[in-house]
Amino acid sequence: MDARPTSGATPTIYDVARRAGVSIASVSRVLNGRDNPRPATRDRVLKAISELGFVPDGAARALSSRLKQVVGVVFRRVYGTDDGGMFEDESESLLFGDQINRGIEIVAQRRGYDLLVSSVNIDEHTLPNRIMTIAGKCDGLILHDQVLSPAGIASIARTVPVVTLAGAEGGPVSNVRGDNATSMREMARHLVQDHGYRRLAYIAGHADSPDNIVRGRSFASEVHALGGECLTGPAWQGDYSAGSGVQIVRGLIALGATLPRAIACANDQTALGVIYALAEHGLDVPGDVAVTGFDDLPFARHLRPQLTTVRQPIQEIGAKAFEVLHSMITADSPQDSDAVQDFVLPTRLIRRESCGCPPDSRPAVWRQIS
Amino acid sequence: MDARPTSGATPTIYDVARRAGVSIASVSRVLNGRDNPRPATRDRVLKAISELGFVPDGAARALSSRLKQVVGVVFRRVYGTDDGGMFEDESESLLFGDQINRGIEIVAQRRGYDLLVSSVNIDEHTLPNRIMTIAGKCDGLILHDQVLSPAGIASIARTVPVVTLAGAEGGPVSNVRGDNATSMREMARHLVQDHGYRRLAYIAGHADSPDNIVRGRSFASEVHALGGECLTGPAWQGDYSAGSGVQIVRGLIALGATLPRAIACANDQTALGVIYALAEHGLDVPGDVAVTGFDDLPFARHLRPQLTTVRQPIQEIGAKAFEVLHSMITADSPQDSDAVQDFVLPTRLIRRESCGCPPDSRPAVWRQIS
DNA sequence: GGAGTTGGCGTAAGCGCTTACTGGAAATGT
DNA sequence: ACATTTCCAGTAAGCGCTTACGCCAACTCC
Repeated sequence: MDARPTSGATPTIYDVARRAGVSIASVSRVLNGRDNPRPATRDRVLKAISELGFVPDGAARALSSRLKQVVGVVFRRVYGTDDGGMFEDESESLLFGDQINRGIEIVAQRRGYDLLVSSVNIDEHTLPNRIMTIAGKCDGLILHDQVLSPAGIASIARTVPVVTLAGAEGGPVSNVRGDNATSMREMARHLVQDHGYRRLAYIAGHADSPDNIVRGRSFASEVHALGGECLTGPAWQGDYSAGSGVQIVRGLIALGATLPRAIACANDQTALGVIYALAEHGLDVPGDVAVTGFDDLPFARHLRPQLTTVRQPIQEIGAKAFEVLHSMITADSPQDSDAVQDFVLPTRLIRRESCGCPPDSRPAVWRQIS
Repeated sequence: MDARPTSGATPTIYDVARRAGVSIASVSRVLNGRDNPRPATRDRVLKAISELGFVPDGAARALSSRLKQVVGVVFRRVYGTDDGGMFEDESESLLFGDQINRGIEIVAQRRGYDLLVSSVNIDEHTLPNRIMTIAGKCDGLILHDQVLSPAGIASIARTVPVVTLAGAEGGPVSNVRGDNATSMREMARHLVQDHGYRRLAYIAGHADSPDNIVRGRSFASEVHALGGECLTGPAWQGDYSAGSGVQIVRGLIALGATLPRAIACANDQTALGVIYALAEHGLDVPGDVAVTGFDDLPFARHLRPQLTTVRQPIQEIGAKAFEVLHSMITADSPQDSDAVQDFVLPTRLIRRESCGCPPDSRPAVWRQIS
């Protein structure tokens, strides 16, 4: 029993205990599903809880049990929020990230964890502070591509378990990503060998994104190896957004450049923009120019033509990242720095129409498993 | 000074204090940017902090200051995660929600708040528990459309500040939504009067979604008022997903039904599916059937034909919701239940091509501001 | 130069939980 | 009937912070 005054504000465990005529320990035991309290006691407690509308305070719980059951997810916000329009079209480039987060969330939930999401602006001068604040609110951090330098990551990994997504191999902490190289090589082979295209191009994503670098490199080298030509250079530098795809194509056409026979894009959204801009100029996809994406976002199959792309197990990547992080969190010993691993999840080439393949006419059953 | 043993694990404020040769109070003051500590002291503390890689514990901070600086965001996850495929295409219906969350996040960040996001499965039997756990981890809750019954909302609002998104007017807590009625009426007028269509249809979203109900009702009644016909009924019941749009059109065509001259969809994603399915059957949009959406997601302008839709200030809706919640959190008095308000943000009809309007040929400058 | 003032900093009391420890009642054994 | 075990439930000690309070040194002022 406790003699604390009845709080006027939100009820605490003391209020519940008093009302149920038990000690706070018993209330806590009921809350945590221990089996000690016998049914009669348990019922009294439960009744008091619902009468008071009691909600146990997560902070107190976390402090006491040394576990917040929260994982932080940090991703990059590209455009500042101060430069005029509060909400630029930035958002369209975040679909992929949102999907990953969904994957993390679903798995996290099974373990009783919730997600603390936070976007950061790369050029924010208070970045280290922001990340610290976030870190303080969770048990571990999942960092999306390009939110922090390797040094920065290493530094905060001293204190909190950290896992990166789509980071470069050999980073300071464990990393989860899709297999970019294999499927981009396959894509190159498909375009060059199966379709016979000889003059291709790769529209890049952020220049400093490891995913983008590997995709571009794998594609170009395979195209070359097969005797094809792969256009490259600043004219082909995009930023993962549909808008950049549109701009690049428009620019090229405005300059009177001869377009390549096929354009492989760093991701689906860029491909969406490219297809749009091509159509704008009366060019047919894939008749005049073949276009491919990467990611296989849900909308890819609803485009006309349906987008040939590489399927990444997006949500699984998120899920895996959480599992890795979770095992670090629950590990008895602090981070074992030799345990740093690079998890690579398989990807798969999805041949649809935008590469020049005929519309899918296989029976539905077959289509589903392919 | 404190005599606590040097912790072997993550450093605490005590470790910092010892190392800097000051008391924990001073460390705390430095951490919180108080101006008491004089420069010399401050520097010693800062040095100790960075040497130790100290990160203040959010839980302890929250417990002590009675503020977590976290807002919870709960949205509905449509498909269970247990029925076979872990990740169904559910995700494609969440774009809208993600955008709202982004709006919340950006504004929240300015006030030092982070977002705790959590999806819930409606038929989860432990729903109240899940919501409680989440509530315990934050200072307030923003609930997306259809995650909890009005009674459920009222119940948890007893304990935590709550704001709903896209809820029905007259709910138990303050609500933020777009103006569905005005713009859907305008859409009806545009389709019937400007284009002269007489036979139209509305493909519904979730039957229990207030947004959907108002959109359908406003559209149908305006069409009728103008002497048009608006098809309705179970055949036109979708669920906000592209897939449902595809299914509905396919079903109708399979039944040999005569399609209406124009189809207004409950949201952009459904429209995407509808356009896709129409194209699949060789039907031209808008030539044979006009199609419109709602939301104006970024991809809407990159479709062929460009989608005529209603622009909702999506991120602003999120931002507003946060602001309302924030003022509830910082209010001295607990929730003033007469202060419940329904915030309606303006929407706007965006005429592009899918309704039958000619491709936009206005100069770019003009296009931007329209 | 002593009394009053100021400002920097340390002490200690919580914040609302979890849980090790402990006491006492009930159940069991002989 | 008494000793022993078992089981419930209560007591109290933290978890790592913030902050009211108060002390002491360094000032100011007549």
